[in-house]
Amino acid sequence: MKLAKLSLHERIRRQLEARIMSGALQPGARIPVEQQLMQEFGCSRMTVSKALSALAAAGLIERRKRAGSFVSRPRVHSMLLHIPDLEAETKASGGRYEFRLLKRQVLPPARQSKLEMELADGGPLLAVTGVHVVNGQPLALEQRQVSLKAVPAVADVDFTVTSPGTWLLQHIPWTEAETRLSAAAADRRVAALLGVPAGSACLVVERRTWRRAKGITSVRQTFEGRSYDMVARFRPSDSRAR
Amino acid sequence: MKLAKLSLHERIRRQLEARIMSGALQPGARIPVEQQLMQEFGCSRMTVSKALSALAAAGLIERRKRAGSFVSRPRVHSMLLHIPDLEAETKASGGRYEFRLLKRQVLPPARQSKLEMELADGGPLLAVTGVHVVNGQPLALEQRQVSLKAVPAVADVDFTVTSPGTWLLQHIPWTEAETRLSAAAADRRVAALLGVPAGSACLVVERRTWRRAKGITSVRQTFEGRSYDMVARFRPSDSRAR
DNA sequence: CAGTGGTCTAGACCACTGA
DNA sequence: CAGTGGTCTAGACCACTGA
Repeated sequence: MKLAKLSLHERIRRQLEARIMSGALQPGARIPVEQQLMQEFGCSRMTVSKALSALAAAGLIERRKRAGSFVSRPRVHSMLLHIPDLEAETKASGGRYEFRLLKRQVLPPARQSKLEMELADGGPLLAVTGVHVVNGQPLALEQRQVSLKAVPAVADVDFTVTSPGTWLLQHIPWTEAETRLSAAAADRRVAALLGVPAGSACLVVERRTWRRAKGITSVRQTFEGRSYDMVARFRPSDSRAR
Repeated sequence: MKLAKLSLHERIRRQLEARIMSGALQPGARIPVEQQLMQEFGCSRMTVSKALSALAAAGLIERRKRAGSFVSRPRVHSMLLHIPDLEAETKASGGRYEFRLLKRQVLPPARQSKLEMELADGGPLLAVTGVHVVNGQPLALEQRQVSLKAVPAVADVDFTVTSPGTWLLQHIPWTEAETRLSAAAADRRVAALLGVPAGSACLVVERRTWRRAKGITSVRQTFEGRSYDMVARFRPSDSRAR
């Protein structure tokens, strides 16, 4: 490990983290108070405080006035989920990526769909349907709608060259996103497009993205169940790792 | 919003964040240098630095020596995924929760399974199978293995009272977890246990948890596709929210 | 009410790196 | 090589809250 070049607050942070990970400091245990740590590491209070703040921000400890700082009891209620950017990942690993464009239409939003009406915000929607093809194999069906009012520039993009997701990611800063994961059986059409038997279990990823309160895009991606896994890894220090 | 009681570094952070969100500061744009911000907010460099460090930790800006700080170009490659603790969530919302224990055995790991051999680490495994039942409805099938070498205390726990996941979460500090999401068709047995037609699309959550390098538990949870969604939300500032 | 953490200052020296 | 961020100090005042 890089030991020599680490800053002092980083070394203090790591040493406390190591004590917590090793079990020397059990959940609920009290962390030495700032004055003790100042003496132990021979540094100022600001430096100790920076290390403790980082641990608190990572959820490893909890700080309470008058009482002190304590090792958190772990609560695995959330994890960092890696959302695949199929195009970027395929190319990064040297594979062939292709977005097979099936349909592209400018439409008014469906009046009965609250989601579409919100997304459109009084303007038209660009509806794009296509298949993500990796190394010649269809991997996922994508059904996307983009608000032309929010993103007029999308009207001129050639989606046979770049997938809509990759283009949007690179051009439109988002501020909020919501992803929903579920499972669904492939209907006849989806099955044919993905080259799987009808009724196959598929992983469905639905994502909506906003910029401030304005909707940008809404997408539904359907993966054949066995062809793609989404993996989330978590280590306590990851929440701070850059 | 709470405006009066906010600390100065927090106000600086929020104001810069607001400029970024509003588009006044576009991705790639240069953030005023620390000296400018010191003048603008009439504060010391440490206070400005704290605000900028927080923005950098949240991924909103990138700091480069000599060059300055710049608004990041968004990369939505990971999101915080909320993993349900069915027991805690059900009880929190006033529902009835029950873990219907189907099987409980102490077994040696299967020699042909690398995963089981690693988890067992030379000791036996506790295998637990049960169904999460919420308000009388079966919601998920859980198939779990726990390393008795790593967690001897688990041998004495009554899993008709507490679900294994909830017990482990409260008693064994983990340091690393990996979650895999996929879709699979319900076989006859799973379908019967969940009360759905055979072949139904199910969302499968597989999670392995470690304490340091030692495996603690490995679990596979099968949800009927329409009965449970997993939702991940992301806002840039969330990575710092407590 | 005393001990704890939260914040802030005014300064300092340094490391990095692009003009 | 000068401008920028990274780190650190020694102190200060304050807010909170449990013994």
